[in-house]
Amino acid sequence: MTLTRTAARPVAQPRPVVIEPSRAADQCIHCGARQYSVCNVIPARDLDRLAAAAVNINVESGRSFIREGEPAEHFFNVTAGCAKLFKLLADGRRQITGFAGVGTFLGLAVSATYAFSAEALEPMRVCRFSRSKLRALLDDFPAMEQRLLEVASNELVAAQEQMLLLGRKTARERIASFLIARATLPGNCLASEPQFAEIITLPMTRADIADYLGLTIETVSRSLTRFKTEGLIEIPAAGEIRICNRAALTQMAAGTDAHAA
Amino acid sequence: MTLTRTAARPVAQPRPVVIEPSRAADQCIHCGARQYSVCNVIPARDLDRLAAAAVNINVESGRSFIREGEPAEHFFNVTAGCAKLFKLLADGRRQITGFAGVGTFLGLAVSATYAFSAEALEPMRVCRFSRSKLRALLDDFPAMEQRLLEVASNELVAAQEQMLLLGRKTARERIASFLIARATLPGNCLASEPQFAEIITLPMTRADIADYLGLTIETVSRSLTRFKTEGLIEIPAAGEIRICNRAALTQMAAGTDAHAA
DNA sequence: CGTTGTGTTGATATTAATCAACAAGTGTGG
DNA sequence: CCACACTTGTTGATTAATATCAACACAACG
Repeated sequence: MTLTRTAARPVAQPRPVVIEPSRAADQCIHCGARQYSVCNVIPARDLDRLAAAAVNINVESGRSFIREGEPAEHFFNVTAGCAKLFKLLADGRRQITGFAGVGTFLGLAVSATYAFSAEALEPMRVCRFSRSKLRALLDDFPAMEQRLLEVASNELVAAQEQMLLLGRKTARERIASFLIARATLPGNCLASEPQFAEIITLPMTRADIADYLGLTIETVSRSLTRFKTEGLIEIPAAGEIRICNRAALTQMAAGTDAHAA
Repeated sequence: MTLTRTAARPVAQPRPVVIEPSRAADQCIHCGARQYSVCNVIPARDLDRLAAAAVNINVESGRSFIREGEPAEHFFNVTAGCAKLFKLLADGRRQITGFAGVGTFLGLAVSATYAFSAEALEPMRVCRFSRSKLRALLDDFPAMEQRLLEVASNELVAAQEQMLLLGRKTARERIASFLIARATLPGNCLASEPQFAEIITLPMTRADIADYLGLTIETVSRSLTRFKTEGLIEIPAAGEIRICNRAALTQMAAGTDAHAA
């Protein structure tokens, strides 16, 4: 069978998740991710309620903690690290639908079963909520339900933007969009240090970028190389990219550039 | 400039929407769309509250009633007809992100401005809510907020499925997926009449299908022709397709088929 | 009855995928 | 410490799926 689309690649075997039930009542108070996450709608005096509902879990790099098609019993909140979210076709073709960084609430795209898989790109910490405990929490804190709706709305906006990218942008436009999106990601640029102002970190491999943008690793590599020769970017180290000409990349990402192809 | 991707096509000019403020207090009671929409969480005795918040509007075929980038002041609920939702690139390339049929709530993918445009495919009726009135309604009926979160979750699942389609499926797989999705749409098949059991109606043009699936009209047309010669479908009339071999199409849609290309 | 919009089909062009080779970095174990 | 396997990334040659360009059929419509 000659596949025209991206060939199947071996997928990391799902391994059991390491659970470390550190439910200290004050865990949420000192949580550095709170300011970025939906938890911030819960007033400080009620954080013990939140802490009681959450189980804090370590996830090793490369481990899956959500698997497409399995019963959706838990919701997660990322407190450290980053995960890739993806869907698979029967023959192994993969589409990464997003990356979940600190503060991301996971499980919105859920019916009875998970619609996607999640795998840690680096060592992670996540808070796990059972469906019933989250439901109870939402009933007690309507502001959190409202906040989740906001989050879901934002994700829908992002999903539609990604559909536009996947359906209608050229390879170069996709890479440019990806770089600009990463550069815009709060906290990704070390903006405090001017010399690093436009250096973005990429915790994912070329294969991940390819599967996120609907391309092959070769096309991703070639596009980045060409951006480099064109002076649009520099690659100071593996997993790092310096944006040298943000305006040009932004234009290209918007599909405004005539030499986009 | 030689565009590699789908060339720009003329876009229907936005024209003002026809407003017909039929706010009869009992409009919601007799609304045929209620059973399909988020409104169904509001108890019958409170329907006058709902009716007071909604303005019923007729939209002519071809008219836009939501425009990408404009301030998102209103939310809509489709009570009759169907709309296409889309995003545009600067040079006119278009991605249709979805079709909104009866019962669809529009405006979830919203920040301060609309993230997409909506244009009627056929004469429509929609209920329009101002942001403030919807907010008041949600505050009074928390079940509706909960219901909206469910709806948003389902849309996210659908969006991820569409990303998989756009990023990783072949042209034939995309068309097959589209046909099966349409056939699965509740109320689209005249299932009551056995001889029409597998006939689906398509209110959109080939151009719309192409822009929804990230293809060109020619590729859509050719794929359908080939399905026809392969006996998978029949085209009894314009805007109608009979599914002759649903199993084969379902397999192809899942990417399981070796001759997918 | 011409005009316009929609859809089909054919010929050709082009982007990005595929196939292939290799370099650099990482970890393992002898 | 080094041979070895393995992963990741880059680059080149070629192929193939789909876009583009073009012509035409047909229906709706003024």
